[in-house]
Amino acid sequence: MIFSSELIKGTLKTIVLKLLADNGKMYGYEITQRVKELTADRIQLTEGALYPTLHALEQEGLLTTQVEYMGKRVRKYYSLSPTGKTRSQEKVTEFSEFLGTMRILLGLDIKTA
Amino acid sequence: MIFSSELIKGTLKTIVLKLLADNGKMYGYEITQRVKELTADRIQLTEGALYPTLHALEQEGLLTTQVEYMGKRVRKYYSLSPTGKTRSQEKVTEFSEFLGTMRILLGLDIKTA
DNA sequence: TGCAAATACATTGGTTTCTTATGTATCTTT
DNA sequence: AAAGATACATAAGAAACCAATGTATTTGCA
Repeated sequence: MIFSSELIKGTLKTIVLKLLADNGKMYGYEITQRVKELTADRIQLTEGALYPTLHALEQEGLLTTQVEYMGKRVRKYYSLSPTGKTRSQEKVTEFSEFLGTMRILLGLDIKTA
Repeated sequence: MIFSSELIKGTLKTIVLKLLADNGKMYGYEITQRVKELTADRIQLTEGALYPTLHALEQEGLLTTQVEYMGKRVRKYYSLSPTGKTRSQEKVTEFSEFLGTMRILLGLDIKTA
């Protein structure tokens, strides 16, 4: 089952920042594949959503880029700036608290699985 | 701390449907207050978001309405239709699974608090 | 008693964020 | 040689929400 896209709204930046915090540097396509893999295909990032988001995060000063060539094909690696590292933690914390609040609101049990 | 509005995006319908499932019938203003109360002020629904959503859910056939007068002031009560009851459960289940997925993705521990 | 705040509905204009579609190009597998 | 995967990017439009505004009644308090 793929999650309805409205649920994912607002979480994309958080996901990207967290993945970069864990992996040091990643390129766009890699991010889409990693998310697919980690979520068992339930979240599929589209390129039309991801690339503008990466550009926006770079504009905000949270990401730095580094271009590498694999043969003739270009790869644009993204890494967290110092500000980005801080923001990544803040975003994850905020989301975590949001989950707790939503659990209360929706009366969800905590499943240890 | 008030959650950044982008997080709440996509959850509004789920919240509304669940509250109505729990409480039978509620009116708009009551919903905003109940959410404020249940979330310790961390989620504050704006009227500009809530009313269009209620109207949309009604158009979708998930809600039925019933107008009552308190003195001269009107109150519009919303209740779940049979379809709405089913949808409410589906939405809550979907969100619950979404939480699990996000927990994996963001590496969040399960806190029993 | 008069005024502010709370209650209660609603709409409009604008922004953000995502989707769908399209475009370019290279590399791999069959 | 063609299809599919890899890899970037943008543009047009839709969806969902926010901020602001509007109307009107009721309550609390000074």
